Amino acid sequence: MENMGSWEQKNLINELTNGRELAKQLQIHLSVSSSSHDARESLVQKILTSYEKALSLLRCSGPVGEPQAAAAGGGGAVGIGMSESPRSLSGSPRSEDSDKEQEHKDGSRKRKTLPRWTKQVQMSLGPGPEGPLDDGFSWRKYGQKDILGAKYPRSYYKCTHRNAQGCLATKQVQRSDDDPTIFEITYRGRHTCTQVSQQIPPPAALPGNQGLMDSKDHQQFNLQPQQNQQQAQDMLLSFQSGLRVVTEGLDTPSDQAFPPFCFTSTSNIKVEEPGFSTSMMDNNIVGNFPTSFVSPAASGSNYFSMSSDQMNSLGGNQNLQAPEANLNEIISAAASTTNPQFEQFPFGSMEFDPNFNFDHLGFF
DNA sequence: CAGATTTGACCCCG
DNA sequence: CGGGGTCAAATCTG
Repeated sequence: MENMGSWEQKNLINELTNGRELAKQLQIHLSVSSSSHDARESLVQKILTSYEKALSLLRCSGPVGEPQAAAAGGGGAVGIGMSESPRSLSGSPRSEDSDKEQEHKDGSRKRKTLPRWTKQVQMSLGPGPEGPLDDGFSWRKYGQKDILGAKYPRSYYKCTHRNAQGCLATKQVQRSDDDPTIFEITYRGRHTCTQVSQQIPPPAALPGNQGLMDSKDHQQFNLQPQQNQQQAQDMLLSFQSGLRVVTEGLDTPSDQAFPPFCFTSTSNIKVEEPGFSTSMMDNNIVGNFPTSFVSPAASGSNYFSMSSDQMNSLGGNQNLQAPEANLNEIISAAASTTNPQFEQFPFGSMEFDPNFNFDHLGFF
């Protein structure tokens, strides 16, 4: 994308370079029998982190699928936070305040337009009933509701930085009535808060091991890695256990990419979008997706070695139902964290710059 | 005391 | 009209 900031580009390159270096290190480690498992794992995680960051950069740099922001026109491409009205600062406390600024449109409410995706997490045990639901972001609970037909109430969370930075991300946590150990977490909106990548550009690629996640204090540089470490772990976790992620109700117009897909090959993906029939997704998108849609993310995702064949083997060609049913076993292990990777930039939609074709980087 | 949670009421939308 | 989502005052907690 042309509106990618220069430092972002640098950043991206740094990350990719970093990842490559790390991969090399890993390669060495693999060839050395004395290499410890921990060291290898550490490297893997760093690699994942690196690529995750790169992907994030790619996604966030484009006119991301943020309908409001995009619709807002030339105003502040990135500064979504600015457009958020603090609500209740002045004026009527309720109704037509917070929304209208972004809506500038009648019927369409944020409620409808915000993209959302759902994942189901099972925690067979765990310290607390919901303690494990930490996904790396700081959420603040703002409501709880009894849902008709559901045994358990639904909890509503919003990003802690909502006021400070106008981060619109929210999530709902609903415990399954069938299996109380299963939590269905619906995410909405993306995080625009700083814990993503809008930080000061990292100094440089640090090919070496950056201290084994000891100092978590310096958010500048550690926040992201820290975040990603979790992600990496989580990704690994989801690989093993088949975390199930259901994406639905993307608000992005059809000309947008389907970013959430990028990552979700770890599990079942279901996208439901108004105007986009589910069956269509099941029958077509899923089938084509690995080759056409996944553009940057999947083709470049190291952690998704899952090929289209595999995707298809999951039943992608026919429909998603069958595999979904089969894979119904979600995380059985203690899922201390859920897949935060999507929160980062779930909706990156950007054309993939050929120059950035990951395939040419020859990683792995 | 600041920030998080609880909780009842309000509002949107189907 | 009612269900679901959100707000915000009250309350709790570290």
